Amino acid sequence: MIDSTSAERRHPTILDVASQAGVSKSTVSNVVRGLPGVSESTRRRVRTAIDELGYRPNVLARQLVQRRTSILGVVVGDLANPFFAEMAKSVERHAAARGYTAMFCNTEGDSESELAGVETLLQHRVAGIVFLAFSGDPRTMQEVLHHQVPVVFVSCGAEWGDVVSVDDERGGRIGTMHLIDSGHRRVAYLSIPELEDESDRARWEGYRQAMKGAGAGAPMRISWSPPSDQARIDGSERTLLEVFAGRGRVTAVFASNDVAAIALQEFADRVGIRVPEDVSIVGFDDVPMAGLARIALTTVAQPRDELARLGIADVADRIERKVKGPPRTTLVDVSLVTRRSTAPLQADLA
Amino acid sequence: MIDSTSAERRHPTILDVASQAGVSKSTVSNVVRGLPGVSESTRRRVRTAIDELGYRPNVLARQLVQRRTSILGVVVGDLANPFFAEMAKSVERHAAARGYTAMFCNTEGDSESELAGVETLLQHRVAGIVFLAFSGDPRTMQEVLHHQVPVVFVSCGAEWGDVVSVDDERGGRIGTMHLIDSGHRRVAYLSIPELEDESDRARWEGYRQAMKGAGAGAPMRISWSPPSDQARIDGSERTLLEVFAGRGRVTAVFASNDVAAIALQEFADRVGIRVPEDVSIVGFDDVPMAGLARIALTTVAQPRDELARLGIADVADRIERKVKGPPRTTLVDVSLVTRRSTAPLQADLA
DNA sequence: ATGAAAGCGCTAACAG
DNA sequence: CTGTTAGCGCTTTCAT
Repeated sequence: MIDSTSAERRHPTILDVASQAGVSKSTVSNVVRGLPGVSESTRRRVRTAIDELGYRPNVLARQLVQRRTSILGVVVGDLANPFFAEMAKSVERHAAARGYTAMFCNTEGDSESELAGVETLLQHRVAGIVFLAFSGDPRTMQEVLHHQVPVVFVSCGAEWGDVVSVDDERGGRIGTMHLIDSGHRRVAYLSIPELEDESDRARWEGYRQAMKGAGAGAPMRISWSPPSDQARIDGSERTLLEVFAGRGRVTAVFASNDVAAIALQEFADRVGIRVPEDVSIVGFDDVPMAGLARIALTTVAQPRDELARLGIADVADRIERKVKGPPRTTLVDVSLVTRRSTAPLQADLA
Repeated sequence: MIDSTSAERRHPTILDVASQAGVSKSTVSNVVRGLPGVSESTRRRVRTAIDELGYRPNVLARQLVQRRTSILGVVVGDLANPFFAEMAKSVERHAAARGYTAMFCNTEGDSESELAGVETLLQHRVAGIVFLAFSGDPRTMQEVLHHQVPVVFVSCGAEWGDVVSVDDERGGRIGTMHLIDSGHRRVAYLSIPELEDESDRARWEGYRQAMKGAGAGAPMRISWSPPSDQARIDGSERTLLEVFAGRGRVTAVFASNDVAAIALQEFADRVGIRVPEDVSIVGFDDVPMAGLARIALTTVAQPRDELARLGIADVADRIERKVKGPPRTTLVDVSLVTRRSTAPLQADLA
C-alpha cells in the first residue's frame, strides 16, 4: 500500500497501470503497443487503468531499451532567415507525419556551433540528421560518420551523405542567363557570409559558366556583410558605391540568396541607386517576402516543401533500412520567377 | 574477448570505457561528470580510453535514471512568421547557454496540433515548456498541469503559468494613440486568424481604451485571412475595398502584428489604395522586414531577445527549483517605432 | 493469452 | 580514492 501511493506525484509507470488493472507489466506493454494476442476484456481493463492514472509511456525508457530514438536532428543555418524558417516548418511537419520528432539546432553559420550542435544531437542518440545548411567542417563529418547515423543534406551538400536539393548550378545559370539575355554584360555574383557552402559554390559555378558561355565580362564576386558600405570584390576591399556607380560599373547582380538580394536592394534604395533602372537584381530561393509588390524580386525559386518532403523520406528510409548502399543524390527542379527587380539594360549603359 | 569486441559497431558504453581503462563504471562516470575525488592518474587513463573509443555518454540513459531531461519544449505558433522565427532562434540560443536543448513544435495556430505537440513533448519528458503562442485550449492546460511541468508563456498568456511578455494592452494603446494623435478618428483593429490568443485580446483592449478615451469612432474589428478580398467586419462579411474606399471609410488601421500589417499594405498596393495617404497602418512586433525602406512600417516594437532571455531564465529557475510558488508575470517595455506607413489625416478626409 | 526475468546505459548511495 | 549494488521505465525473449 505504501508503494502503490507513489504514483501520486511522480509520473505513473507501466507498473502502476499493471497493478491497477491487475495484470503484468508485459500485458500493459502489449496493449500500449497495440500488439495482437491480448483478450478484449483485459485490453479494456488496461485501457481504463491508463485513463484513470493518466499514464503516458516514457519515451526515454522505451528508446533506451530499443537502442534507437525517433528523434530527428535538424541543423539549421539561421532560423531568422525566412528560407530556413520555411524549410524548418516543412521539415517539422513531414517529420511528424512519419512519426519523428524534430530537434533543431541553429548554427548561426559558424562551424564551431555547428559542431557543438551535432555533438548534442548525437548525445541524444538522434535516429538521423537533416542538414539544412552545412559548413563543410571535416570534424563534423568525422563525428557523424563515426556514429554511423543516417544523414541527409537538404538544399546543401557534401559527398558523404544523401543529398536532396535543386540543381544549384543550373539555378545559377538560368538566373545569370536571364540577366545576360536582357543585355547585361557586367554582371556580378553576390554572397553574404552566412551561406558560403557547397550550394553557394555550385551557384557560383553556374553563374561563371553562363558568363563565360555568353562571352560576357569576367566573373566578379562580391562578398558583403550587410549593412556595410564596403565589400570584398574578388578579394579586395572596395566601396559598394564605386561598384555600382563608378566607371565600368556593374549593371546587374546575381545574388546567392534572396536575403542578400533584398539587402542589396535596400542598400540601393538608401544611396539612391534605382532598381532595376540602374541595376538589375536576381535572387535565389523565392522566399515569401520576395513576392511582395514592394519588393518584387526576380528570383530562382526552390520548391521548399518538396525538398523537405523528399529529404525526410530519404533519412527515414535509411533509418528504417528500406534503403542501403552508397549516398544518393536527388535533384528537383528550379524555375525562374520574373518580377520587377530586373529589366533590360538601358541603352546608355551598354 | 568475444564480448569486448562488441564495442566496434554499437556505441561504446561506459562499461567499454571502464574495462579499457581498467577501472569500474562509477569511476568512469565520476570522470565524465567532472566530480572531484578521482586521482589525476586514473582521470587521465579514463580520458584516454574515452578518446580512443570515441565514447559519448548516452543522454537517454542518464536522463532515465535522473528522472529528468534537459530538454525544453518550445511551442511555436508559426515558424514561417518572422516574429516567431526570430523568437525561436533567440530561445534556442538562450536555452543552449543554460544547458538545455530545445525541442520545437509548430502548431500552425490550431489547437489540435498544439495538443498533439504538447503530448509529444510530455512523452519525451521535457523539463519545461515554453509557449511562444497559446491557443487557450483547456485540454492542453489539463495535460500540462497534470504532468506538473514548469511552463512559461513568452509573448502570449494564460493564468496558469509564468508569463514573460510586453504590456500588450499598453502596446495597443500607444499604437492606436499615435494614429489618433495624427488626427485619425475612424481607426480599425486588424487581426489575422493565426494569432487570436490572449495577447491579441490584450492588444484589442488597449486599442479599445484608446479609442474610447479619445472620443474617437466606435471600435471596429477586422478579421481577415490574406490574401482574400473579403473580411469579417465586427462579425459580418464585407469587402475590404468597401471598408477602405467606401463612404465613412476607415482612415487608419492598428494591426495586431506586423505580418497582418504588411499583408494589408500589400493589399492596398494591389488595389491602388495609397499608404499612408489614404490609409495609415501601424503594426506590432517590429520584425526585421518592417525596417526595410520599401516597407517602412510604423510599429510597436517588442524586445525579442530580452523576452526570450527572461523566458528561458524563468523556466530554468522553476526547473532548478530556484523559484517556487504561484505564477509570476514579468513585463518588459514596448516602444513605438515611427516609419512611413503612418501620416497625419488628410484634410479632405476629416 | 499472460507472466517472469533479463537487460538497455547510466547514476547514486553505500561500502571498502 | 575506487568498486559494488541497486534501480530508472520500458521491451523482449521465453516459459507457462
